[in-house]
Amino acid sequence: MRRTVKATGPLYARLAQDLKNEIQSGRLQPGDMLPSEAALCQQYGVSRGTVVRAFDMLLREGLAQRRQGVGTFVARQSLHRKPGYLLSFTAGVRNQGRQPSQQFLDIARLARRDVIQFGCDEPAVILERLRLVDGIPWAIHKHIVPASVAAQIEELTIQAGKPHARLLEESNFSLFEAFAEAGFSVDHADEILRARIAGERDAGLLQMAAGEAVMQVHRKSFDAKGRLLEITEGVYSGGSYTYEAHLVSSRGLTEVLFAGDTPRQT
Amino acid sequence: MRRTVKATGPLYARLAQDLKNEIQSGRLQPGDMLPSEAALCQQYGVSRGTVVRAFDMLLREGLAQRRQGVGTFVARQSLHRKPGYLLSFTAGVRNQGRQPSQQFLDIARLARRDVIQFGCDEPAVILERLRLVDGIPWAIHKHIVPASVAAQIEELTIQAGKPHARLLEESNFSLFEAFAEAGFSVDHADEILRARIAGERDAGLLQMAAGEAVMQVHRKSFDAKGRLLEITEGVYSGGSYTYEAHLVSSRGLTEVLFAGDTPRQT
DNA sequence: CAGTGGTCTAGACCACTGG
DNA sequence: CAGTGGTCTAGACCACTGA
Repeated sequence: MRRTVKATGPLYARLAQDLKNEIQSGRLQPGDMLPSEAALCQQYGVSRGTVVRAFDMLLREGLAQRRQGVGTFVARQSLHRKPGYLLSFTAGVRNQGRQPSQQFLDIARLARRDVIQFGCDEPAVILERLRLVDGIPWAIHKHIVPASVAAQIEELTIQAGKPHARLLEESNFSLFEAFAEAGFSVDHADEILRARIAGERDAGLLQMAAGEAVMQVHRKSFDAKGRLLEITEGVYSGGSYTYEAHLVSSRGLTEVLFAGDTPRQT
Repeated sequence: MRRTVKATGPLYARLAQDLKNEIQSGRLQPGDMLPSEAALCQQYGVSRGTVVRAFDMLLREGLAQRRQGVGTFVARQSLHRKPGYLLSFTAGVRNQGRQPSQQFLDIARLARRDVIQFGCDEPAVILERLRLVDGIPWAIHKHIVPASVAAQIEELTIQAGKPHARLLEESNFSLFEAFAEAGFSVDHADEILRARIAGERDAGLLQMAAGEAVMQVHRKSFDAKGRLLEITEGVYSGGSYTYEAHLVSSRGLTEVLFAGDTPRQT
């Protein structure tokens, strides 16, 4: 009975992680058949239902495809398949083998009346950063974090009207990691994408001509109890950002889907 | 043992559909608790695993949220939750209580060399339509359908250089329905979104000013065997189209997501 | 505490695929 | 035909929540 490296979490998740490692390391190539359910049941000493749930995770991430009567295969084009981007710009960019950095633009407190329009019903902290990839301006990120949440994150505190020192120094402060360290975990999020014309400020920061198109991404993240954790507004130059989604029709009906977002070089 | 209207497909899908009907009809309001797993097991005479799978479908569509120790609840903001849009513009618009229509723009045969760049390795038929909502131009849809697939769909045949009559007459021809009738079923699709500036032709058709932003959606659909069924390119005015995604973190790890796309009035 | 969902098992029967 | 995935059952134990 083989056991896995990661000793935490549900069995199906560990099994899925093992398989993901096989794929992402290249030991399993696109088009290769994954071990059959029966084989994995034996190897891991688990029941078939557990293996099926693990495969379901891979399916929903677009890493695998199943064909009844044939087998489960590593999906083609398994590149750029890291979802959850806005929250972990840092990790996402690193995963593509490129170098993320950032420039601090602004941090401020906002009164309740200024954020209530966003669905945030308490005062909040707003943080604005320019995100760069390999030194090239890539996106402008505005994060609105409710005061009660921001209070738990040292970097988001404002002392005597001045931003926290680490925020200015660290070129790789990750809000996502800060959330995790403070014990906040994102349960679900809503995202809305729009195309619009770059304003002068956007264009200047992103080093593009005013009048070009940008993609605007608006995101609200919640924890398991439905408490708002943060609102992020991202602005990306239209040419350098694409949103890529992989849609899978559920076996039952026609709809259920999966999507991952990822910026790419054009 | 209560039975459901729809007598086809897996049990969990029928159960999920029943619950969806309860929600979409308004009999269950956002925030309401759904029946517990135990209750549904009894009502429908199914095992718990089946109920769990049905709930999973609702979760992935963003229609419900579960909280351990508490219950399963109808999600807030369960509006605009119809995914799979590009394929069924017609149905999607109707679901929002508005009136879809279309204007035929063009249909033509393309040689293999003209479509191979799109990943289609045989001659294809290209169909171009202007889609309208309540009579207002909404999108330009270009569909590239491989010849072997198009041959099975009467409306996509070209006789003596002329489009099929029904294509010109029917203001609600649905490519999605035609696929289904011809026995083609979409298994998965990839979608890429970009922001760009409207060209003159785009702007004219969509009745917007040249130089405004548009959202360009590129989509490739495949059947279960990985055969390319169609490529769709959609162009939407930036103001009137938004792409809305609902992301759900999987219970196991941090990533797995769900997304639905939906156009909205701005 | 009772009730909820989260996970897991060890079977079962079926539908589909390919040789 | 043997092997695959698709579905389903009838249990089990646990973790979490709220009263």
